[in-house]
Amino acid sequence: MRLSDSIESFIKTMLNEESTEVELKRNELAEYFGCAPSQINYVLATRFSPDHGYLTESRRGGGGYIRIVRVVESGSQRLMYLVNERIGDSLGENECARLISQLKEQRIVTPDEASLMAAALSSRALGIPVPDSMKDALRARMMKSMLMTVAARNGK
Amino acid sequence: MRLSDSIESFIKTMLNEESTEVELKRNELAEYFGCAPSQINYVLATRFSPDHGYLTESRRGGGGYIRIVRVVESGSQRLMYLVNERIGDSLGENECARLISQLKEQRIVTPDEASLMAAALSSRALGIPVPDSMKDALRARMMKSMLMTVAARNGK
DNA sequence: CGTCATCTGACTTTCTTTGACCTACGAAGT
DNA sequence: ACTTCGTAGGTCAAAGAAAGTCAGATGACG
Repeated sequence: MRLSDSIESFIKTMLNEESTEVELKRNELAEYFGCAPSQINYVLATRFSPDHGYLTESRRGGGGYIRIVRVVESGSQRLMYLVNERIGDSLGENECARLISQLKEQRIVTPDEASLMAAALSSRALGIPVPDSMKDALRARMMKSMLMTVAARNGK
Repeated sequence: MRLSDSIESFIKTMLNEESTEVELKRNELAEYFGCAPSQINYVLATRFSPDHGYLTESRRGGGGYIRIVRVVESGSQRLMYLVNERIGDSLGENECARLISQLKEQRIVTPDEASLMAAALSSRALGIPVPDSMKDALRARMMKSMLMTVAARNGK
């Protein structure tokens, strides 16, 4: 098992129990997992970014800390943000996958819908026939189109 | 016996025992068969493609893996028919819409899923960025990809 | 022999982990 | 107040670990 994954799930467990907010000591955590402290930053950057639905703040010096907050947003807020701001006219594959899995975690779409979306937008699906430069543009349009559909459904 | 065939049946055995899903390490498998790692990709591409009823996903880097999911029972002809014969490698917009509404009628997908699919495949989503000749090819691939996903869900 | 399927190896891309160095904060001394 | 020092977190680049790609070699089979 990947170290990063262990750290990720460790933090998520804390977030589930103590709900919506955790505070931790970077060095202690690194010590606990027997890794470099900067590893913690890596995990935060790759798994607790705003795209993943989290905010982090921290403080250095004596008594320093890192605080992680799980953002709670209504479904339609999130969808509007994604459609109008977050997704411009280009959306990379990994970014796309991340957004979809976050929508799933926040229960804005069902797991089945999430896999359907992922299937439609996977590079395998967009695969051969489209020149590379266009894939991201295409993904952005399709993603927005699907999100609007979800929004319409949720609205009615 | 051909190497590819050995690898193929090795994987299929795993899929029969541990049922419907395997995770493997490309390098280990290549080591085991004493071949180049890229040989594994060849086998995946030629024998475990979606057209054959399988989905694959993978991850690079430390702790990377390849996961193969068997989606279609070798008996289930209906879906393979859709995937291989009916759709082929080109799917026009009207035909596509017809197909989706059929799937809905037959309760293979929910109404919500149907609209999601329609949204992804609408000409508006595929709109400007893609040269006309490619749209149908694209639709075909996306449709198949989504169908496979639906099949994966219905199978379990 | 010609063609299609199979194999290989060199090169690329992506993800993870570590370590060296940097910056900020607080408290203790002057 | 001002300096200094110890404690924490931040940054970044380089090394490491897998998997992906693709052109060309090799082989099987009509």
